Amino acid sequence: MDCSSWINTSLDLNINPHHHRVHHEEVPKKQVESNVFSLGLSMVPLKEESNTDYLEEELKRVTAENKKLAEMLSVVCENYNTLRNHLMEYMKKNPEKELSPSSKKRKSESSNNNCDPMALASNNGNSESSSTDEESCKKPREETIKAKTSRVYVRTEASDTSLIVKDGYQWRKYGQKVTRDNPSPRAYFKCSFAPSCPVKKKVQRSVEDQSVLVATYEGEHNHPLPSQMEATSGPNRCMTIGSVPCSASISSSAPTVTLDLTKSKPSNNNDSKITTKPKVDSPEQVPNVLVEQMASSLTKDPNFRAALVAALSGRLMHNN
DNA sequence: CGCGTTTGACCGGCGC
DNA sequence: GCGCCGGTCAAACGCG
Repeated sequence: MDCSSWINTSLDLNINPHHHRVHHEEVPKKQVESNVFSLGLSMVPLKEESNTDYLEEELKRVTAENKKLAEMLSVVCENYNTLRNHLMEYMKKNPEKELSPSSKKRKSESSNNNCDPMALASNNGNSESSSTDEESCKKPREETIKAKTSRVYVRTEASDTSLIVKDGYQWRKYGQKVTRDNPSPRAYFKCSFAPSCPVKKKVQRSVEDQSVLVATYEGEHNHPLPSQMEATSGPNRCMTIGSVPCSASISSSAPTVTLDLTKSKPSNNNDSKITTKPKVDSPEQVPNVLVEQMASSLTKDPNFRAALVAALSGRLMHNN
């Protein structure tokens, strides 16, 4: 009946994030069902004369729904981390890949390059390489991590030959090398605020996917993002978008971030051809950051809004 | 002319 | 100790 239609709508709103369901079939269904059930109950129309009262009630309900969504996202993230840890344990027990390099002469660069594209490929462009990836790859150098490093994957047009990763900071190129294990040249950058800011980054195309730039950041910026200081006026697509993952990534120990600069999400609000999908992957940060990002993306998503409006209007109509 | 990039030379670490 | 290799330096160059 009509009630079921509300419930269905609400259910879609709650558990419809397809991407996550694909990867997380272990999302606690009991919790979902209980949420749906409670939401369904809470949506029983009240007999009220004032629309404002009703809207307030509705607002409360939506707020509660958002809260539940956030909680569910946290659960999803926890499940994801658990799965990832299992995967890493499995890979440690079956280190086939690590034997593949012909000679392990050089320290860690080649092994890093082996690990990262794998993470890329297995996740279809989304960042999934984790701090544990980093740790396991850098295991040979068991020295304490000298500078905080992070890695950012940037998907660009394959025809784009420039090794430029727009992350909001200003960089000065000081060198370029062709490394042994990758025919693509590696570019070396220093923060333009050097020497006061010691941050460096290396940018090189992925061996396996030439359309992916791998930017390795070393150190922490000790100054605010330049784009935040000066670019508040113009909607600079690269700067404002790129600033998020960069600042988030460098502040953590060894996370990985992927920026997809080729796909433009149709539901996005601008016609920019550059769309970033930052995913910071640090065990400590994942829940908060991801939840925030997903929540914000949900609230910005026209589809989400449309579904919400449909649900609300439908309820209003049934109410009257 | 100043600033940033390019590029060959140089340095130091690591493996043999 | 030697050679390989990644990382850095600095002079040359180009551009606005």
